[in-house]
Amino acid sequence: MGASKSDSFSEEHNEMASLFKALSHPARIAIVDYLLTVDTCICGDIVNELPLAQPTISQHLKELKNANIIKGTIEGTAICYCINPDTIDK
Amino acid sequence: MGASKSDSFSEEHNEMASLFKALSHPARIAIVDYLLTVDTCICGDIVNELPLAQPTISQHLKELKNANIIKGTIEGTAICYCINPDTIDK
DNA sequence: TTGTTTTATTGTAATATTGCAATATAATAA
DNA sequence: TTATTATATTGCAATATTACAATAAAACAA
Repeated sequence: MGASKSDSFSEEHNEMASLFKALSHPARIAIVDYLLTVDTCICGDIVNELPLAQPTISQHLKELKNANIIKGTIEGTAICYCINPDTIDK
Repeated sequence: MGASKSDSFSEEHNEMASLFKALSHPARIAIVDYLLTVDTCICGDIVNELPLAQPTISQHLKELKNANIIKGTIEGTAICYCINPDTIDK
């Protein structure tokens, strides 16, 4: 199949799995690690930091945002990303 | 592509991502949760506990074993699974 | 307005994951 | 030996993920 039978599992187990899934890619770990060291930065900084194209970084940032692991606030033309401390306490 | 560019990331980031990936499926979370409550059990118990077929459970157990999250010791015809405490400290 | 900069979205190809039926293997029992 | 029991492996279909080129959108500057 490929789709996981998430209906068959508890809400709690599904949520935990989702959180872990968001952190299950080295690029996303690297982004979180970077954000923890610089505290806050714009998307372009991450693109320069990692060996991936801009659309790919944007995609990974979206997944981290969906998992509430990071937050992004619009800052003029740029977007300022930072860790969401609520979710980091896991 | 589909393959992640793991060569491009640090060993540490790759290892963290692998550990999280092993826990990124609700069935595997449920297995770990179950093992934490019963302490130890045979594979068949897990098959009865979860709504998945035996080959599917076996596959998930293999991934958890590869990630060193659980250990299995042969016990006659059955295999006795338990949590690997070394890896649970993450 | 037209450009420039920054980030997001779309479309697509390559690869990975999930789930299970069928089958295989391993250990023991009769 | 032939069964039985417990687990693993294989093969495959359905779906998901990853990566990026091309393009769009959004905010501002000139």
